[in-house]
Amino acid sequence: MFPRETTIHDIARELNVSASTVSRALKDHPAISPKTREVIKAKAHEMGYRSNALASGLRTRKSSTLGVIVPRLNSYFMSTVLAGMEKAAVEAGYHLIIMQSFEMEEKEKENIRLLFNHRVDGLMVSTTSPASDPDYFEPFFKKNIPVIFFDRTPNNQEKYNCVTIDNKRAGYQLTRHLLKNNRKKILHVTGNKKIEVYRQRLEGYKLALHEKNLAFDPTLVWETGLGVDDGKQIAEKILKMPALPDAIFVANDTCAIAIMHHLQAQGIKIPEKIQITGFNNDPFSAFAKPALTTVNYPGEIMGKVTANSLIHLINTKHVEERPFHHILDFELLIRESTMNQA
Amino acid sequence: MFPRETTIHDIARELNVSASTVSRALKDHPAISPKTREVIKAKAHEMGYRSNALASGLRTRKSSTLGVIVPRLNSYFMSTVLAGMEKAAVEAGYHLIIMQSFEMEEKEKENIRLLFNHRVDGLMVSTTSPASDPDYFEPFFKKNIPVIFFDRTPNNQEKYNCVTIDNKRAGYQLTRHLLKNNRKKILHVTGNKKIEVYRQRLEGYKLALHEKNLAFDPTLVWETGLGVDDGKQIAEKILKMPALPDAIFVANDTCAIAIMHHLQAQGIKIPEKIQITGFNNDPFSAFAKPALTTVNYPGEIMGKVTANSLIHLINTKHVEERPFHHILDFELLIRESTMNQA
DNA sequence: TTTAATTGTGCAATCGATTGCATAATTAAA
DNA sequence: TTTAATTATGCAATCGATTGCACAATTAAA
Repeated sequence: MFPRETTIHDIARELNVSASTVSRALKDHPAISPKTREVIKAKAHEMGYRSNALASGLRTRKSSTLGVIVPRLNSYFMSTVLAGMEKAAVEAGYHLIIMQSFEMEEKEKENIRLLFNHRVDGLMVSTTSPASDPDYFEPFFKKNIPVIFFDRTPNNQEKYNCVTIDNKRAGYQLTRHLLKNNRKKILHVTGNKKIEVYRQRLEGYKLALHEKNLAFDPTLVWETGLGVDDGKQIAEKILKMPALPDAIFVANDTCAIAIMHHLQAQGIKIPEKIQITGFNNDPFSAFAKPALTTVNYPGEIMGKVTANSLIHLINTKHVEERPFHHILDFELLIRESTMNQA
Repeated sequence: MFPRETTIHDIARELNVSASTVSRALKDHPAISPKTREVIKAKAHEMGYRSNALASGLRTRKSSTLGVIVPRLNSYFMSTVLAGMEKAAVEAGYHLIIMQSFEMEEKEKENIRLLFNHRVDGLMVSTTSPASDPDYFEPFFKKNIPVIFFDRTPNNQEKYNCVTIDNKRAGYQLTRHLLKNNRKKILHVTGNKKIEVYRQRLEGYKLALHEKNLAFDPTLVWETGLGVDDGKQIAEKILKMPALPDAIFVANDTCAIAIMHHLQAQGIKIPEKIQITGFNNDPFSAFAKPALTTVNYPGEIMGKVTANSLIHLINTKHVEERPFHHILDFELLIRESTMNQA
């Protein structure tokens, strides 16, 4: 019904050369004379030839494809990371197969399986697994297919290739900033504490308190989903506290803005009564009223660095002696939501 | 150095059966007896067998992969669409290869070429081409590989499979709403007018004016990049107008919020002096001060519908008689930014 | 017991590109 | 003119899974 695919054999037949010659000519193999090469390329173009990546991948054991697994696609931060990855990958001749784990370990396992079957040349994962040593990456390790964790890493970071920011330091700096503003009772609204990113931010929070000789109060650390809806509930819960906190360090902007919104709706003045910080520097946080203090989290760069590192690992066949850990710069953005009044 | 891959031949050898039997057993082919099937499956598992998608794809001419091309990955709306697509695709046994065109036709062409070579089973495109009939999709059409355009379609929508919302109607309703609020001079800030989405919204805007017997003033339609930075420039340009508009219909939320922010910074009261609407219902638009009137644009559903339609086309081999056009529901969200004061 | 029908397996070709090795063609050197 | 060196091309096996067809084995029917 539809015309059969043009293959190198068809081109070879037309020109009375062998398929090998065509194959070599098309990829500028030096053993083919420039004259032949041009003739073949012209013919290939004329016949509308398109190389078959499956066939070539099968033979060379390379798919030119990189696997990516993220908890969810639909967040501004994540899409920024992916944008950086895609760009870097394409520039190096690779494609991205992107999958979501929906924060479920089972899903992540299944994704790993599928990506392995698809013979991706490397893997980039923002893991959802709370395990310090998730075991289901073994097939990749055994076959020496490089794996890099970005943003969300396994607990045991020394054992894996990682690209992150220094979450502990960021959490420390944010908290210290609030303390300098003379805030005494800082609520920390965070995500699943088993996840390394959040654990580290919490560590930073504790460190800052400790430095000021303030006791750490575990009841001031609230674990949530960090979504918009969670924000509303948290605001309500805050309003029911016998004594309000005078500052809140929220582990992402989305939730911080939602909390702020609902507190304001109940007449709480921000930053006068309660100061608030977020985390991520989502595009809107600068336009919130008051503008939100946050940490600028370099998504695009993170994506780019991760992809480039992965491609580097793929190209250097030899096994690297030890895992690396790229720690990217972040930036504290102090804005109105944490400014002491004059 | 690394152990060779386990193949169906290895399993066959171990069990003294043929590779055909193994192949059939693993995919529950009815011709294989249940007993044999179980034995083979157990062995496969024991030997850590992973099927090779490249080999099977080569043979069956199916990659189980869908190509996606979007202008940019890093927008909240787009990542929502992709989330919906990914979910639907995985549920049906497909993977997504996602590429960005960066709003450049050349890039889009190149992406098409690459995805064709990768033998994707179908293609979903939010096109960047302003042509009414982009020609570089031909290879797909010729081979009867299904292509669906979502959100941004070619101008000539009747000729292609499309999934969109009714942008004209949405534009019409927003404008009519502003007119009902007794606004007379409505500025329309839009994207590239060659792009169908924006063209249609503009048509809706015109229609609403026409219905009220108001003359359409082309100098009140401003074409921009719709980014955060554009917002600032537009705000400045507005402030320099001899007579300010009393309403602004911006073609996306991001830019609308940026404009609003900068106008407010210059003391313009919103909505009293100027009413503003956006488009997209980005998560923060509800938290803007004042909350932003906008159109709820069902990204996740759009992604899901597009992917499911594509998979349907793939599965029904026969050529559909005519292209389809799914028009998804949208919803006008009237919020404070366009409320007349009591 | 023989024949027919049913069920389960295997053979071998196929998908399309790649590549080590052998050979043919050309050029340079003797 | 002969030999050696260089350059260009072809042969055929290979990557791993799939599948039409033939055939063997088993069961049912005559």
